[in-house]
Amino acid sequence: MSEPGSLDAYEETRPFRVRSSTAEWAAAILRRRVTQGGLLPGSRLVEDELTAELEVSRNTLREAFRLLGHERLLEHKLNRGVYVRVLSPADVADIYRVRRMIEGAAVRRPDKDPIALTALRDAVADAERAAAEGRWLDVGTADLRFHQIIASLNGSQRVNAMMAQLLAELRLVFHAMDPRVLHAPFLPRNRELLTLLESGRSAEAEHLLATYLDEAERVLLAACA
Amino acid sequence: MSEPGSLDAYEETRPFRVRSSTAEWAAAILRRRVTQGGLLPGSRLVEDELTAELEVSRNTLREAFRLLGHERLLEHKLNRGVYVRVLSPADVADIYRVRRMIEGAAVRRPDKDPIALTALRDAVADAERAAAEGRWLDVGTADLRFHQIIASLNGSQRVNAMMAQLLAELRLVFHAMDPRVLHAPFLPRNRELLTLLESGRSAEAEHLLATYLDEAERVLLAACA
DNA sequence: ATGTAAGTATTGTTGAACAATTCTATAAGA
DNA sequence: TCTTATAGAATTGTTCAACAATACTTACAT
Repeated sequence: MSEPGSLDAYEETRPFRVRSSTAEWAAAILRRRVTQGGLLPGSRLVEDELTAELEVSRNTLREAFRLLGHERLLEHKLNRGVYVRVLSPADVADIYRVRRMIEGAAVRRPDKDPIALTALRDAVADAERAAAEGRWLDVGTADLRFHQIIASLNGSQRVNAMMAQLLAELRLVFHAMDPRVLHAPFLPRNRELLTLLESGRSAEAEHLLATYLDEAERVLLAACA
Repeated sequence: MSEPGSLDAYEETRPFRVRSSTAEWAAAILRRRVTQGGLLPGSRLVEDELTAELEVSRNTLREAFRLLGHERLLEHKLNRGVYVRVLSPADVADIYRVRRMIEGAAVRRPDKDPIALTALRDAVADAERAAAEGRWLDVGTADLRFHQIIASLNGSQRVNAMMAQLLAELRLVFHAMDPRVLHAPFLPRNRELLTLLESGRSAEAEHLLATYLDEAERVLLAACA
C-alpha cells in the first residue's frame, strides 16, 4: 500500500474526501490555524467560543484538544484551559538536536532515492521562484518541504511523522519573525546542499547541513529568548 | 509525563487521583495493560465494557482512546471500534530503522554522560541477575531500560519520548514470543556494548550495536510474519 | 453456497446538567 | 496604599441520556 518512506505524513491536502471523525476534522482545522499563524502561541482556546464557531460539541472538541496536545501544538493545563504552545529556548534547542540527528542520518545515507532528489529539486526551485517574487511565506513553506524531504531519505514512515511534527512545532516560533530575514539566508544553502547530494558528496553535505542547522538554531533562539 | 509506573494507582486509589485528568488516568491504565500484555494485539476494546470496568464515562474513555491511538498502541477504526495495535513486519522494520538512527547517533557521540553510563551499568547488572535467577520477564524489562538509556545519550527530551514510544510498540510483538529466547542472546552483547562505551571505542560500539539491531530485527520479523 | 433484507449491537455525536476549580472584583483590615 | 478575604461569576472536568449513523448478525430466499 504505502511505501516505507512515503511522504503521506506530510501532505495536508487530500484530493478526495476521506471519511474521518468530527474530532479529527476539528483537530485538522485547529492544527492549520496554529501552524499557519491564525492562532498565535500563548492564545487561549476557550471551549464555548470554539464549540460555537466550529459547531461541534464540547466533548468532540475536547477529543480534538487531546490529539493536538499530544502533538505538542497545544498545552493542556488542568482546570485552566488549553493554550497554543509557547516554545522555550530549551524547546528550540531540543528540536534542533533532533533535526541534526534525523537530517544528519538522512544525508549520510549512501542510497539516495532518485524520486526524493527530484522532489528536492522542485522544492528548491519553488523556494527560489517565490523569493524572486517576494512571496516570503511561500519561501518558508518550500523550505520546510525541502527539509521534510531530506528527512524522508531515511525511508521511515515514523521518521517522516516525527519530522512533520517537529516542523509544525517550529512554525510556532516562525510566526514571531519576519519570514524574509528567517528564510532568505538559507535559500542558497539549500541549493548548495542539493548539489552536494546529487553528486554523492555525502560528507560535505553533512558538514554543510550541520552549519546550516547551527545557524538556524541561533537565529530562532534569538527570536524566542 | 504520566507514564505507567509513576503512580501505581488502581481502582482503589481512584478517589485520590487529583493530579491528572480522568482521561489521562484511564489512558495510563490501558497503556499498562497493553504494554504488559494484559491486552493482546488484535483485542477489541468495547466502550460499554470498559466504561463499566473503569467507571468512567464514554466520553472520558474516548479521550483516553485518542491519546493511546496517537501513541500507536491502539488503532481506531471508524465506526468499527478500537483495537490493540497489531504490528506488521513492515512496522517492525520501520521501528528498527528508527532505532538504528537514534541509538546509532547516541553511541557515536563523543561526550557520554557519566550518569547515563552508571545507569547503563545498573541495567546490565539487573539483567544479568534476573537471567541468573530465571526471571526472564525482568530481563526483558532491564533490556528495554538499557536501550532507553542508550537513546538518552542524545541528550534530547524529544528523542527520549520517541524511544519510549518505539519500545512500547515493540512490546506488542514481544508478547507473542518466549521472553527467554528473545532476550537471552542479547544479554552478553549489552555487557560488551557497555564496555566499549566506557572505554570510548565509539566506532566499535556503533558496529556492535548495528549487528545487534539487525539480529533483533530478524528475530522479531520471524515472530510476527 | 450466495445473496439479501430485517433486526440488533456498537460507535459517533450531541446537549444538558452539575461538580470542581479558577478567575474576578469588591470589601475589610493592616 | 497594600494586602488579604471572600462572594460571585466564569470556565473547565465529567457524567448521563438520547439519538443518528454505521456495522454486525441472523434468518430467509434463491
